[in-house]
Amino acid sequence: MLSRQLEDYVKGIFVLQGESETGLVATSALAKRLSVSAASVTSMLKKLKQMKLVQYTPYKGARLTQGGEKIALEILRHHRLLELYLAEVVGMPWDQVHNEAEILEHALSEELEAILFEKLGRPKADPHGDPIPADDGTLEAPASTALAEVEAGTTRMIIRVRNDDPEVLRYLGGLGLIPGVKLEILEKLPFNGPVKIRVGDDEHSLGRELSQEIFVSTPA
Amino acid sequence: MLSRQLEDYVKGIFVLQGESETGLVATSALAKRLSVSAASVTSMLKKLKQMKLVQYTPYKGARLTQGGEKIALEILRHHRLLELYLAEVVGMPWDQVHNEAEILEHALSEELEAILFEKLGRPKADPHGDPIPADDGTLEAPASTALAEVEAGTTRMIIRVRNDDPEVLRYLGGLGLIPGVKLEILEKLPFNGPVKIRVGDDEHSLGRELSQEIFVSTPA
DNA sequence: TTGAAAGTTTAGGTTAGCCTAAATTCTGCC
DNA sequence: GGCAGAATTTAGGCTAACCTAAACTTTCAA
Repeated sequence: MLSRQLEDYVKGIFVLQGESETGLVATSALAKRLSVSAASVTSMLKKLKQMKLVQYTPYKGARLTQGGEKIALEILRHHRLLELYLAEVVGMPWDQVHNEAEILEHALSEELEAILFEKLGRPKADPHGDPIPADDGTLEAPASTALAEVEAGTTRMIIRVRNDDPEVLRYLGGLGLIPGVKLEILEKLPFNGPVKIRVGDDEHSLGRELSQEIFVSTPA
Repeated sequence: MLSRQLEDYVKGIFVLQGESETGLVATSALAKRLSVSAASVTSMLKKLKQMKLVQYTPYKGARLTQGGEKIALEILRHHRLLELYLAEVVGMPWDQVHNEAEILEHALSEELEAILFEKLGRPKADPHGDPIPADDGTLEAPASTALAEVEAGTTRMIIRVRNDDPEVLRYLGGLGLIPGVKLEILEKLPFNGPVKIRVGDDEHSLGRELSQEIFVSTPA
């Protein structure tokens, strides 16, 4: 069993690795994510390397080993199952579940995890559309495209909203932009201008940045 | 917010205080409960005293202050609400909920606590019959008598089972001895012998020790 | 190509929580 | 009342996780 903070480092590396071009995570990026000094990250990376959970080359960055990735996926599974449970069963608003799960994930036993998984009907994704890793440590994400990449004139379904900020989520939820919802891309204004969409009978404009965090289905 | 371990110290003092004659908790008793050396307890007691959460006189023992008691009751409320939720809603066996709640209690936010409390219908007791402190930090336990003290020939209802050991709980649960159940005290054998009882159509013998941990209603 | 800025690591230090061993205080029995 | 043994505290040390400041690499723009 890893300590709470080691778990946070491993999870952080996994997530940042997914966002990075090279698959390498910079010390500073991790430091920022964990609200910790860069020096602390360096020494923790050395420890994680000792434990064979990361490959780490000084000044170059870090990347999870297979073992590290397995652990990251277990933690992510806890996190996402909890998010889904809190939203679906407990009835907590979708913008709040992330922060709650962030703490509970470290306290969830394997037994309780298994019960929740079954109660939820062996789900594949959490309320934000993030895929839930299987208990054998495999992760399969449905194909999707950032809304920003989709051409105007098509209709797609929202698969995933990749943002944890409660304010952003409340805003999007208010517009009805949550996974499972269908929307039509009306127009993409030039010079990185907003994307115009229709959801049900409502039309909305969405800044480019946001439209890069909303992922929609690929055409059938 | 207290650290996880400080919370455990405060809760431990509260519980042991309840079991003690004098209302004072000995260093060694706390050390045993927390699986920690006596020396560690001494230094933590000094810290808790600094924080005005305990009254502590070296060599004499410790007792919670009002402030300390308030915190203990908050933690106990978390613990017992979680036990009840896990048993009632999640469907976890009653002998397992204690250990699960032991960890989760430190990770439960006030928001989630409030939601669970409402979902459970503002409950007054957990699956073991332990009373759930109110959110204003008051605790009212229904009147009850240890089974060992009840005279033969009467019928009573089980109010509370004061034991955390999963093996014991599984055994008692197997006999149907859980809070809410009615039983008849048939006979108390001499020399601290067993207590004979009837539960429904079944008759059982219970050792004296166990019969001191089962609390039943006082006569109406 | 080089040097300043940005990024990273090293050095040295802090705090929380734990430990063992030694010193102290308390308790109960003769 | 005194003393042995039990209980407790003190002394000294350890590890995990953090920090700041200084030293070192890397990067990239002139």
